[in-house]
Amino acid sequence: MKSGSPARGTSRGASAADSKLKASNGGDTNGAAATPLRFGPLADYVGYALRRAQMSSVTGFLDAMKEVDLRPTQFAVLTLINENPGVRQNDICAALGLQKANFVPLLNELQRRGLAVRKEGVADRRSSALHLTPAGMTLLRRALELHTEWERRILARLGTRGRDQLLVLLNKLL
Amino acid sequence: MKSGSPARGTSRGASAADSKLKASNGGDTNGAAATPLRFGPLADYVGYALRRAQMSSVTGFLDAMKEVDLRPTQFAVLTLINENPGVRQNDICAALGLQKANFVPLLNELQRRGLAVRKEGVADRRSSALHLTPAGMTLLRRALELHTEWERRILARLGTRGRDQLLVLLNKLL
DNA sequence: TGTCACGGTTATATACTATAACCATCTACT
DNA sequence: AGTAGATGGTTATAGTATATAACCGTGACA
Repeated sequence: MKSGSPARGTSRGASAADSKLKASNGGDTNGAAATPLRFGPLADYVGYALRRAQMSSVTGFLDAMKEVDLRPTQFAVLTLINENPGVRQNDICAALGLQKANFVPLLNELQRRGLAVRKEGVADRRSSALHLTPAGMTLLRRALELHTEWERRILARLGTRGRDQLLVLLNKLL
Repeated sequence: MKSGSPARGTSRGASAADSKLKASNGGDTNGAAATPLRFGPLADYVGYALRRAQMSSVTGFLDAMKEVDLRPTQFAVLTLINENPGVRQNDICAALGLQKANFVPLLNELQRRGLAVRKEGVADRRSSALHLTPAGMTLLRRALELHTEWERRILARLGTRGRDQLLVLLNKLL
């Protein structure tokens, strides 16, 4: 439906770049269908593993959240607005690493759906104070339930300890 | 220059969704600039951590590889072709989770740069057998050097053990 | 021989990200 | 007070990545 799951290499326990640059495969890999490919060093690259994990994560998220129809960024924005009522757009952008220009249509959509609103900034009339509408709060509450359910499935794969380790390791990459 | 690094939450050691849905911030967060935001449960979400780590990884990759001017996908494709000379386009697509339609311009670009070529399939005249050109091999060799250097920097942050743990954990998410 | 599956291509739509220019407002300094 | 520069938000635009459907030539097989 969403994405053909990428096959992954044999991921030996080896440490770093070992099979430097030799083809090391018999003749031309041709003829039979469904050829299993040699991944070479690719199988042990952190960047590549991250990429696949993130793709899988996004499709899992979209699948889990299809009832509320929220994309990852939208969900994050709603969460941040809820946690920081009256927050300015720029702060949300800085927090999530978004471009302020790209935030405009994103928030427009949330506003169109009646989930969030821009109110006039009181101290600074340039800035808009962001708030969730009651509908937005209700939807976010449901989204949090769905998200918790999804993370429970992740936890089943990683274990609580594995998940905490993963978070620590990922944060070291920033 | 590349991307404003997204600030990250306080990431308490707590386990799962705890601070459910209460604003819990004094009044409106307005007035002072550079407001540090409450991230709420977002700080502990695997998907969110993955997203940021992957963004950071991509910019790091592009920075490390700018001498050879290869994007992550291009690098992966060159590696796979090198490891499996004569491979078919569809197999590369399946291996990397790409859409075959999107692979066409990607390979066109590699061919335009003289790094890879489509040769006629011998057994099946529909399929094209992909090969690296000598120039492609030379560039890939240099790219592997640069990539190894980059992964060395990653290793400095994670430690060998941490890196191996990370790979195992990420693979559990697929 | 005719039907169907498959490899590759084209065309197209959507989403995400990035940059530059612009307006209104605020701040700071003279 | 008044001006210069910084800031919040918007618009316009471009490039990249991803997804779908339709199509053509070829191969497999009844």
